[in-house]
Amino acid sequence: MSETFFVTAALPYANGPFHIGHIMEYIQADIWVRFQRMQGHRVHFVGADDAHGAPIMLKAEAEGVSPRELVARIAAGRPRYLEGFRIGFDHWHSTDSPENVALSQDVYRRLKGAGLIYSKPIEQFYDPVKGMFLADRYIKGECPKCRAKDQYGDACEVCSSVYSPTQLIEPYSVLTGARPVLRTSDHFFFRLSDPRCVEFLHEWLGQPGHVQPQVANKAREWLSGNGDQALSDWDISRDAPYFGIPIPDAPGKYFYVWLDAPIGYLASLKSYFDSGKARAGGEPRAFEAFLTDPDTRQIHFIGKDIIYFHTLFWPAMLKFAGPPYKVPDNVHVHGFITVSGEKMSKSRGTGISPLRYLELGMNPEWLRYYIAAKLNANVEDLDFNPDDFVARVNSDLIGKYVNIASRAASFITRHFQGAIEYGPDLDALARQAQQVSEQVRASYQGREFGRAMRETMAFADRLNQEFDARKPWVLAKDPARRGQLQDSCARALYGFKVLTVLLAPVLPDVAERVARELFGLELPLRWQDALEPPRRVNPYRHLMTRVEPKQLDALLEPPAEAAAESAPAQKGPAIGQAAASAAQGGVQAPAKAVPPQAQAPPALSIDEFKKVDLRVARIAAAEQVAGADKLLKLTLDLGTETRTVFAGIKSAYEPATLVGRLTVMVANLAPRKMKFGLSEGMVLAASGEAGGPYLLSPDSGATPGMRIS
RNA sequence: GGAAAGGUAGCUCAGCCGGUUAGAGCACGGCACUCAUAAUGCCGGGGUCGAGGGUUCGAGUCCCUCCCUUUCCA
Repeated sequence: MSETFFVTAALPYANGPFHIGHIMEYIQADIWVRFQRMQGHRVHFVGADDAHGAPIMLKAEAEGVSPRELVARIAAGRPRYLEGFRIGFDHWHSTDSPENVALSQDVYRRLKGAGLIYSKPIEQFYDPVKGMFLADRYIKGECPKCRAKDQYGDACEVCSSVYSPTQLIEPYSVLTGARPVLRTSDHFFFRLSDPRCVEFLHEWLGQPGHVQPQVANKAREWLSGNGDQALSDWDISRDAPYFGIPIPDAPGKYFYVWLDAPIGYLASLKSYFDSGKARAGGEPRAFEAFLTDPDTRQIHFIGKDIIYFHTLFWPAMLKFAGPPYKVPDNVHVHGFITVSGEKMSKSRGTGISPLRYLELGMNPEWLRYYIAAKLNANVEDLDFNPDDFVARVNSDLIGKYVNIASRAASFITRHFQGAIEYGPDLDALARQAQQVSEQVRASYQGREFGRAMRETMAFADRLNQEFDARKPWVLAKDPARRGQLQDSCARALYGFKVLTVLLAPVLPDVAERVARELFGLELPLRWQDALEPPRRVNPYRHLMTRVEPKQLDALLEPPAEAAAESAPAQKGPAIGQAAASAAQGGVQAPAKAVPPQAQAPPALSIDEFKKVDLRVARIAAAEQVAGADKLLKLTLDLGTETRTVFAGIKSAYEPATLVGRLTVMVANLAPRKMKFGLSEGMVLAASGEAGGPYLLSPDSGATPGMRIS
């Protein structure tokens, strides 16, 4: 029977363009949505820009535009990505919209009515020059524990200790450099610790299917914390100046962006309904009627970094705001995307640029397939590996899938004018198709896309095997075996049609072309169409080209100016944050993508090489060097001793990201006195035209002090 | 520091509630084939399943300890 879904993906923070993490999430959600539609379910899939908050306000100010202008500019760039990657949102809206103002204020009033809102004065740092209160990230100073300089107001990136900004030594405002002063202001709080909330959340989390088990565990941990881990109430207000939604009856107070951001899901849905788009799409009801229907299933796709907001605040807010608001039926959490196993370094840009991918003319369905092939229902990170990408796409999609149509259709066209006729034992194949189709359906349903792709490709393997065994190219030479020839090709094409349906959620364009051009079918393909054997085939036209490794090289080449531009784009604490950190994946190109252009140095003997004492070292500490523009000061642990080394890698590495990792050092390099101190060795790093430096790392298993030979 | 997830062939990953000689794809070697934008098929080499203990008739699969990776701690 047909079901009705309301599906969202996390709202991207509107201070910058989409990155690969956003795209990955949207592809996951989009595949799932397309799959559900093929099952005959009705799905409303909406998104929106997360537009409010201090980071956007300040970025706009820095650019000399209004926040709305900034957000509008970013929003204008969205369609290119969404269309480019075939992400079929039904509607795209903004949290900076009348709908969101109305809904946010309504939710607030209802929560207040339920006794879950209170206010109390809090003391906070205030920038007297700028005239505004400072969030933790806008305050820096010395870490009270390890005295590292220039640490943010919430935690030290060097020693990982957590503290409050008031504990910083020599605090200063990041905005103006001024010394902040303490000021008191009334803030509004959502009483998350209220027994009603806690009880409800325990119950909600306990019902299977709402969230993945690991996510429920995490949420329960927060819910049941004790001591300083205890569940605290949620500060939902910010003082003017703030780009956000005014709190009713509280002049000068605005909702914290994280309050109105998820409500933006509903604002987008409302706008979608009010604009008539939903009606045009066959949904006769109005927004409220739709939402209050107990059979409407509300489903959110998010990244693992915003679990807290979506499994505690959000359900609780909705629950106690009451109808027409409904508690989410599912929150599906995914991991991050890394590139070649490297997580993103914020100082280095955002890994693979989705825009560049499109600009290079790379096929969006390659990426959709690759991501699908590596996704499962767990909260696990997914690695984008360039070599793997090329191999996977070329071998699976071209070599296996598309190839079946290519090799079978030509015979049918040449010898039978496109007519497909089957021999007597079609039933066995049909049963096989039925079986595979059911398996794959279950995998999609459970968001085990990787499994779905494996099962699909296993079927493609079988089709290729059978085709080989029947040797149609031999049959074609014998007029007496025309029937066998036609049957063999017919079976392959039937199988190809099955494959096409199974892949349709992932490859919408190819599926459409196969249906329309190759088989001359009515659109759109539905799941049950898989089992209907095709009767005609048009002359084959190539469906998909291979990935050129060169394209990957170009994609991964560090875009100098782009990195420079995106580096300072510190994200706000908004929904899009999810995907913001999901941006994982440095711009590091694989070693082989960097042609060793340097002239080859003269040969040296093994004995000469042995003079160099290379050792595995652990970076015990890394810090900025005051006054040096290229150097970082590293403390290296060699197991038996520690060394201080000044390394010229400041341009590429944030000190905090280095601490703890293993690298390689020259241990017997003569110590060198430098302006900043004595350097007792050097670390090894690669660099070339494609950028750098890239620090070397040993494989796991190596321990500090090991000799490298 | 606390917690979570993970560590299986060169690479990317499957391995459900413990059960016969640990799998796939890619890569690699050999062979076959030539219909297909060199695609496809067959055969093969390759893993002490992070390490060490333990439970068990039997453990990649359960328990403990340790190491490593990643992440979260609003």
